[in-house]
Amino acid sequence: MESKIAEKSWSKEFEKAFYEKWKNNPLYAFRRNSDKPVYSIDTPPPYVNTPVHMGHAATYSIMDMIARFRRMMGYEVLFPLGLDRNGLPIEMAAEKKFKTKFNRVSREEFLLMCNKVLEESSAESVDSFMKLGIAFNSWNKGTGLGEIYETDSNDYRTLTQETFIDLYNQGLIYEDDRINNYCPGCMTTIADAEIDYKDIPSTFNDVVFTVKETGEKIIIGTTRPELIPSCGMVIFNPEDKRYQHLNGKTAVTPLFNTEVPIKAHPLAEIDKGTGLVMMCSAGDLSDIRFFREMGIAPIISISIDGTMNDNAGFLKGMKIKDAREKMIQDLKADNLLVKQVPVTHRTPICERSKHEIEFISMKEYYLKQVEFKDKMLALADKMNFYDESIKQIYLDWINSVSIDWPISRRRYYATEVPLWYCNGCGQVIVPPKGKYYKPWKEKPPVKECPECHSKEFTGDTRVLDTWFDSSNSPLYVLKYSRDKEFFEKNNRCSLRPQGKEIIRTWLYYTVFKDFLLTKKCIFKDVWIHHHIIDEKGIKMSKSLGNMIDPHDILEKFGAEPFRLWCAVEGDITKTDLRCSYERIEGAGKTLTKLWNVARFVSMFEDPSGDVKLSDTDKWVLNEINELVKLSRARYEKYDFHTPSLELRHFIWETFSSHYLELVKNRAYNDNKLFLKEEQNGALFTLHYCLETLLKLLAPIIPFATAKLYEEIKEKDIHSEKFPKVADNYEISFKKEDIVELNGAIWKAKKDAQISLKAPVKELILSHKLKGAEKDIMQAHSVEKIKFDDKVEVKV
RNA sequence: GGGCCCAUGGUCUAGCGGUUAUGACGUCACCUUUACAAGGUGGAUGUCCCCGGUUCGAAUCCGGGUGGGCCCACCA
Repeated sequence: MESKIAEKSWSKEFEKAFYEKWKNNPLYAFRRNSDKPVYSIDTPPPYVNTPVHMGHAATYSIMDMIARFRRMMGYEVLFPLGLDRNGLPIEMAAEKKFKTKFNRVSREEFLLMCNKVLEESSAESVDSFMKLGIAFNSWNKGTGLGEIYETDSNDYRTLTQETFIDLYNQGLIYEDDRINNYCPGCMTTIADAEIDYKDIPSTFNDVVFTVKETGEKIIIGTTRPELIPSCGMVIFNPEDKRYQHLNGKTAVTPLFNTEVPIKAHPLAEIDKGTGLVMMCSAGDLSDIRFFREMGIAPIISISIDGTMNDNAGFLKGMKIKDAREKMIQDLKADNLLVKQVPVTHRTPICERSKHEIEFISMKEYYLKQVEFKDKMLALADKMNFYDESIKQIYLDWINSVSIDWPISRRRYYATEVPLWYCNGCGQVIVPPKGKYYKPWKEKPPVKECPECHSKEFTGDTRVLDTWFDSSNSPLYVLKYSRDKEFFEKNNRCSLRPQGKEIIRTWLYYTVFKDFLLTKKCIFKDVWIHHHIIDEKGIKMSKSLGNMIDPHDILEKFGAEPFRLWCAVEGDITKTDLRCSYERIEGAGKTLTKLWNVARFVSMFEDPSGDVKLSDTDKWVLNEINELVKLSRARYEKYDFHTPSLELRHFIWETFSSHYLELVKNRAYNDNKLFLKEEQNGALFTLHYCLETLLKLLAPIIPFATAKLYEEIKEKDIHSEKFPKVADNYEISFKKEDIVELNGAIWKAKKDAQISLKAPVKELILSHKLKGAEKDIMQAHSVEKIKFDDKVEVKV
């Protein structure tokens, strides 16, 4: 007998024809006027100037499983691809490529360099997604529903500016002169979320201060002696017995001879250093909070370019590190430095450029967020977190928010702050919404100032934080303010899939900002993934040389073994997944098995005449029905792991080893030992199980299932409905009974060293299996059969 | 310093109050059995991290350790 399927196994070569077909498949396009319910996914826009890495490959594949499942469940699925092109990474790439700094060339020139970098970043990542079989709505760039969008497009930036204008007009954005995290490398203020910490070796210097009232010499330990001119207070712990007499007195700083109060404050720890701390208005965040608390005017001695300013007296003009050296030398010369101890100091550094953070005062725009903390906590309950345990990270972050969100940046390749200022009276000119504004080079939308009638204006030169852009992604994909009718019907996004590490940024800022704009919780479900790590459990990194490139995987094995591996290997919402070539290749064996199961089944026609099901048929139909039940329930909860393991087990064990072996003879029916309708029972069941199995697997392995379904049914499996749960048949035995019986027979023949085809002289088995008697006799060449309460095989 | 997560044969993993502790990869022996040698059958490999507790009974629940990871944090 000939199988419909000629090829002996699944090959990655089959994939190409499919992704080229899918590229323009209207099945995956988003139909705005469809009457199906909408399921919308706020796909994370990957950064364009780095190729797709293992984490992307795995998580987008799982997102695709989600999208494909929902599509089969009858939803109109909005699954667009976005491309992130804004912000620092592009600027840094441009700086590297053209060996310059953004502030060394004109803004105009620098933006051209950024564009150059972006042009060359090409469509590589888009191509990778296609090869992975991701069924995005569209592969064309555009502004329509479901089309590929770019975060630096005029349309996207227009929306970002619209949200700024709305929030500004609501009075939620204000400009304030405040101490900020400042990165001397990026030359811009950065948000708390952009700070990293690193242990940097430093020196603890014991410096001599004088008590003005008594002339007593007191010793203060500091790692930042150059900040002595910024010292605003000296503190000791209220419990510290050594210093009680200093309370209320005045300390005189060395070399600068400024007078500062001495007070007790719990911030000082008794055991640390000498127990006395000099509080400077530029040390780190704790100092800043302290100054705010105590209401002391900060003395800023570091300027924007990272050098000391007028307040630093004789240190003026020096770089911070030089100033520190100079201070140490001068203190030594005057015998004011009594001890130096090397320490490692946990230092705040810039997440991107790795420079040590300085704290300086600048004018910045802020979006009010502190006053919304309670609302944000309440809103968290409106979202379902997958996995639920991850919610804690989100709540912890909300609870820890202590200052408003600084949203302006002093960089170039980002969305401009859409404001002008009147040169006459300083009046802020807020433009109307609906256009992309570049105030640094454009004229304002008004001819003269409404206040003072001046005709001269200055455009704002700052840009917005990249998270201010990113936080409108669900609004953008749902066409908020672009397609009012659509957004009204779909004003919440079904799913935000994203990484665990950006909960405090992308997730928090999106929920927060979109709440301010829409008064709703923008997401219904949030799917948070952990990471792909190497086979030893270590983070993949270029420097360690343990990277696995998904392009290699695609080259070697194709998308399918990888996609199956993604599902089978573990639940990425609960734990990191360890990745190795070996295990991905191993996952591919299941594809071969599935392929051969399909080849076998397709040797037979799906019967059209009378069908009589034996208990064996009913049993396996119940088994597959349980899989339908499980898959539906778990896929619904974004769990592809549990069903994929069960499906794999079904393919290898339940279906192949047990059912198939039992009914082979009936399916062939060469000796006409079975009635036609009995044979049909096997054929029907074989086809039914295979088709159902393929449909259950279609979201996970879309290529192989499509190929097989096409061969067998001449239809596109991805247009099919997901199988429904049926009623189970009444039968008297369970899987365990079958497994036990077959195992016993195989073992008996093996022990007797006879062929599996050799006859069983006598078989004693449980009454329960009576309904499968004929299948069992034929499968194992049983000559005589008896029913009892035990299993016994005589060969 | 705080929070969260993890610890099961060589490696990875399931189980989450009663199992002869699941499966995968690897490994060993045997076998061409009309879908599949990218196969089949069978085997070996485990103080389920440690110490206590709850319980008739713990890999599973609780407490405390130890080791590892991630995130957060206000230290001079």
